Amino acid sequence: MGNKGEALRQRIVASADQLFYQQGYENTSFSDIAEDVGISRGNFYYHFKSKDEILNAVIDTRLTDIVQMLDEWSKKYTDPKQRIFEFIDILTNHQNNIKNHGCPLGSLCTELAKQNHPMLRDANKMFAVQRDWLTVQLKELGLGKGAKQVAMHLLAHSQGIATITNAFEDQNFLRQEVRRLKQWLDEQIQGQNKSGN
Amino acid sequence: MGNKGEALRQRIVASADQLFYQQGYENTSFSDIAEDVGISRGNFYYHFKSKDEILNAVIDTRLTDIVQMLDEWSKKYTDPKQRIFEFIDILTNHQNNIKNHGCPLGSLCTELAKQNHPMLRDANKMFAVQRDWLTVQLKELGLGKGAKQVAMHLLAHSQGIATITNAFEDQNFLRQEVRRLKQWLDEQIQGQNKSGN
DNA sequence: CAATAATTAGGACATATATCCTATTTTAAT
DNA sequence: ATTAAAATAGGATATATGTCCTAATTATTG
Repeated sequence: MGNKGEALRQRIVASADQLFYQQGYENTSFSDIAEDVGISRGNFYYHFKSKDEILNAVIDTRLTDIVQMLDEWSKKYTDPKQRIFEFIDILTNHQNNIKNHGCPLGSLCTELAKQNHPMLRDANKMFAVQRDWLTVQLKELGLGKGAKQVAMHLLAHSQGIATITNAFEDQNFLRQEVRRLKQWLDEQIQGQNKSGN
Repeated sequence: MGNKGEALRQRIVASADQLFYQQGYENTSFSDIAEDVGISRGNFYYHFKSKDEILNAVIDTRLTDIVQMLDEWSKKYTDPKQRIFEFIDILTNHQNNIKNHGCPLGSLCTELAKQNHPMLRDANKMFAVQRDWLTVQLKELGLGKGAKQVAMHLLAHSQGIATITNAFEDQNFLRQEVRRLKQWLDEQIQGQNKSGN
């Protein structure tokens, strides 16, 4: 099995990943990716026989990357709250990209949903693993039954921040809302035994 | 000036509006719209000389519709809180469409941003008028300086709800979060004089 | 009714793009 | 080193699409 081919394959996926994020999936052509990688279309086609195939590979990589990132945080930080704050800080750390291209996960799902693309159900797994990880953290913080709902709210709020930041091209709003989100989370943790949830 | 032409023009815009929402802007062709209206491409081109022109017309209509909707609520309800609840209920009232196609405003802005389309700045006015209207309502409720921030949060949260509902194709989540959003707004109004904002 | 303007239809054209195919070059295996 | 497999390049093809053009039809106006 070609070792060289595998390396190129990964370069192609990385390129496609970037371009899909910056320009959108449909709006990115085989030629775009091939040119970005510096290979011919024919060679590209040797590695990926269809556009769905490269999309599938991109989603897989993103999913793997997300899981790895979450795992690292689980190891690196003992405090679940700190872990969640790390999650929220993704927004701040990528504010410039978000301003220009929105959220990579959200904007991809939005596009796939619009085209009724069957791979939406693979793409939204990227959200699902985050939701599940957040739920675990929140349960450790004492939120019982409500943990999953709060996790979903965290996802939704993050998405909203990304969409509006992107629409208004306004990073200030992002920072403002991140502050609000952290504050909200604090309250959520503080009041966790108010209603015995 | 042709009266007949104006009527057809409006039918075209209405069709484009729908199709842009359901399939996305780039993914909708002249032929798609012409076919949907029941006219020839040539005739279509007589009314709209470019794709940007029809996009512009769609954004204009949406903007007009939004302003009209907000004006009506301002007249129909005297209680600003009820007005805002009406705004939030858009989500519930369109839950099936949102599940399938997301938010018409948000998904359009996301697409335009991704293509670096200059008309993004026109499209986000659809959000801006909502933000301003919400700000007015919130000020009437006693939120002073914080009104605009709360208005923006309302927009962002709504967007997040739409994006996640769409990504997971899950209307239950929408209803859940709408409840949460209304509750949050209540608290916001209740505690409006806590910090004297 | 005549003539001018508005409207409509449908074809022409250039371009872009996903996909396929074949020839050539590079790498790996015996 | 020779041979088989892997990798790469670049052209061919079919299709879609935005845009343009011209001829025909309909509506309007004097």
